[in-house]
Amino acid sequence: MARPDDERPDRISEAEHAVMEVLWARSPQTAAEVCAAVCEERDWSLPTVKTLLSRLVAKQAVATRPDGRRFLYSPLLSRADYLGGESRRLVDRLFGGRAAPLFAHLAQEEALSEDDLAEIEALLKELRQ
Amino acid sequence: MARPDDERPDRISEAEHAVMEVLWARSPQTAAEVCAAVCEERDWSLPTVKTLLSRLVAKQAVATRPDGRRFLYSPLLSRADYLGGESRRLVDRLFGGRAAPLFAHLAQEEALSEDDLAEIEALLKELRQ
DNA sequence: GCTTAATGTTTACAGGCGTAGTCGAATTGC
DNA sequence: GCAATTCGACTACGCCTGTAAACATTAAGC
Repeated sequence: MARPDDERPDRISEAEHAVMEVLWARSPQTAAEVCAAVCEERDWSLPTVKTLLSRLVAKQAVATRPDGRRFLYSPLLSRADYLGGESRRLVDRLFGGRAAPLFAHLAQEEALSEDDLAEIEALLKELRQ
Repeated sequence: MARPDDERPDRISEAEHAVMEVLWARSPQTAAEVCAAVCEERDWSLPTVKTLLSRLVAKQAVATRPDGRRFLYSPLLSRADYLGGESRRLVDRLFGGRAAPLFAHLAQEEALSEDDLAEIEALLKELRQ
């Protein structure tokens, strides 16, 4: 029996996430393009970026399509899914799955801008009706 | 503000966090007590727990006080500081430091219970006045 | 047809993490 | 006093991650 696409979260590391961000911003891209884009923030060599891409492909977070002699990379995992998963992981692990305490902590740290408050208020109103 | 240099966050790993939780719940405790408590969730051997405690001491997240032949361990890092730091890290890394998108994601995932909403609403009201 | 430049694959290596065994000193029971 | 127990410290080891070099292959240019 095949274990088809069984439960395989296969965590994406922080460095890998940086690569995903540039693919989410635009895709598909070649390895060289990804490298150029990602190097605006982190100073990585091309081999490093290629390693990260390979690992992402192995984790099935990125798909490759051959384009002549090279590959074009595009994200398989959506940004929304990634963000959702990570957020939930944090909330589960640290706050027993409840978002309110998280919110309280952010508020306490003054990590909430006036805009944030307004936006959240608006979201709340929407959810409430 | 007498906090000149020596600002070294020194990330606490997930396994270490489990140990911190039992120390936050009650302290001080001996290594054996910590092990008993933590083993209700994760099935670790005593040496494993001791290693984690040592690493936490090295990271200055836990303090030791000798008690006869053994040590009593207590948290140095407060739970609030830890949660605050982790939350902020996530928000910074994934949502450009803005809490509203995080909130939106949690809402979308239906990770917000009715109680959460009520609590957050109350917090908002408090922050707003 | 060769050399070269581009590109993916393999291999490497240090540091952190999860997990745990062993060692040596201190303590307690007899 | 001496053996058994109890601790913390040291050591170990495999996996993952960050970072990158070396290698292989292939398309392109001369």
